[in-house]
Amino acid sequence: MANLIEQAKLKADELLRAAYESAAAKGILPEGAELRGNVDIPKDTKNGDYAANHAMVNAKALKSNPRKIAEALVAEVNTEGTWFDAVEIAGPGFINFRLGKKWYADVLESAEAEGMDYGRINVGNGEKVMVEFVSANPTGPMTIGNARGGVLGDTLASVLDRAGYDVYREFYVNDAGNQVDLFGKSIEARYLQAVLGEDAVEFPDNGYHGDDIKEMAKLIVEQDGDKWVNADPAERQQAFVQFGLPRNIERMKRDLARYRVNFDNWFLESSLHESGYVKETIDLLTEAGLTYEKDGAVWLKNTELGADKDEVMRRSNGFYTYYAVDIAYHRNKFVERGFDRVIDVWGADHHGHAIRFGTTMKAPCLGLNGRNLDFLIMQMVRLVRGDEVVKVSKRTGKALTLADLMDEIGVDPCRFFYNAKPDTHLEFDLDLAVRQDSENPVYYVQYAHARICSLVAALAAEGRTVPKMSEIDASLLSSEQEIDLIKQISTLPEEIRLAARDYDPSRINRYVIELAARFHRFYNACRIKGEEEGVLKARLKLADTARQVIAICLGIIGVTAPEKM
RNA sequence: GCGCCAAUAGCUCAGUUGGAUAGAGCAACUGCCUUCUAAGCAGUAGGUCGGGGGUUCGAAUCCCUCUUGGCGUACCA
Repeated sequence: MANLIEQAKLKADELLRAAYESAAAKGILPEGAELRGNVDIPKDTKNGDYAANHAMVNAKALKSNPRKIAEALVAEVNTEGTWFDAVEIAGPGFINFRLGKKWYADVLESAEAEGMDYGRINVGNGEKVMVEFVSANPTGPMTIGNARGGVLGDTLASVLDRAGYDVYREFYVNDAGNQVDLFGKSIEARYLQAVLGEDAVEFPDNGYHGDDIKEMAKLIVEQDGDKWVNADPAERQQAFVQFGLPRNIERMKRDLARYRVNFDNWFLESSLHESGYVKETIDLLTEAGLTYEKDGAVWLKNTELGADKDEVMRRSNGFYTYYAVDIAYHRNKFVERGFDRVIDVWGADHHGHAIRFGTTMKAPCLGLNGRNLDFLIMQMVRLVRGDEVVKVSKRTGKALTLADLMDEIGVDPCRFFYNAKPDTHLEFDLDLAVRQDSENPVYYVQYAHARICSLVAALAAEGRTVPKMSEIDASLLSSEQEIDLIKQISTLPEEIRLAARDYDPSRINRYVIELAARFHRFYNACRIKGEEEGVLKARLKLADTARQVIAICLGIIGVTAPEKM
């Protein structure tokens, strides 16, 4: 649970405040000011491990120039008994703190004590948070369009879990409404074509053209023959939907499980209709005076709530819109199931909707009472194979499926590459992802892990095991490469905090790539086997700690940590 | 038209919410394996941070404006 970075920052700030009080008491600095400022980790830690800007920020309040203030403060700073062993002034007035040996030993100590729980922090306080993601239409197989959301949602959930939230993963199954009607009609058309001949019926305009629909019809023919030819169309369509949907849902579950995404719950949209919950929810809005009728439809006064346009809740044909159902669904998440926070992972094509919808959900009558509905909006993916753009079209049925993608490039690169910064467009190069060489960062990281495993195994063959902290002298780890590696290890808890705060799970990718890089540098510069006893033990301990942290990160991302490559 | 997201090295991207000389990886070039995995390491080169204003001790970062690209702006989901 220890976030040593955070503690060190607080300590530095505390030391400066104490120094100010002391300087003010002696009349060196004017009294009565509140010393403001931030302690940060500078890009280049050559000048110090933590940099404080207090002297510059308070220049006006203390009526002096930054360097003079810094000098006055530093003269009063007492680092005795802290992790710091030096405090210096640099540049325009930065006050730099340098970490000492105790810090490095404490970092390794805490990684050992916490084991695979290292990097677990408690900013979440057990808050109940639902991450809803993928939620693809069950009218066909999972496509690569769902690949990014699957990874981002799952990894974000893992990050939040590590940050101390009580996390719940949910898939919303749109098993009702227009898309499903169309699904039934599409199967129906394929069925009739299969039994009566290609030209017997016309395929619906917006129908699903995919081969999976034809296969579904074929299965029905095999099972029922021509029994449905003269049936009532509505009944027939309904029967085909009931035949097709569960099969598709099972298939999605299989594909997602292979993708290492497992949900706590698959929530059926139909349950909201059957229980009358949609109607009840829209009635609440009506009772609050937030709806009106126009052209035979029921509208939500969303502009009154602050949105840029009103929305249809119930169409003139009597059916509720997806928007209305979504309101009911989200009310259910908060009011019925008690989540404190809900994060929906949506594609950029839903951005406008997310903004309007967020506004709607603030309506007091829906009972959220200020609880958080957040959106993680991810930008589009451009899939390329070298120079060639891979076209994705669901309508024509030529979409590349998630299963195809996993077959082609494997799950590890898939998860690693799709876990990119959510708010930027992603260019995904299939040629690169499938390459097993140094151009591919997945292997770079996995290789570091495998390298350490084989090193540990080689030493085990000589009868050596990884020592405990109590058996080593951590002060022997003093080269630049060793220190840099420990510093990177020390920032995992901080990285988790930031990834959770920003809903940016891709930070873990960058973190672990840097960790692997620092390990490789260490490995090249510092031999272990055959070194003097004390050094060997200390370095072996450091290498194994790096292995442990790489494994933790890969676990969060959902990528395997191989012992051999 | 209006709204949202973006624009940083030849390519793909970071940049810790305003800090020190803007960083990686790949591609290019030069070195390093009879010693723990060379899927690695060390080094060289590469920049008007889309353009222009502004804010201040200090701007890739904040504000205004323009340009370019993506996505919205359905009685589809």
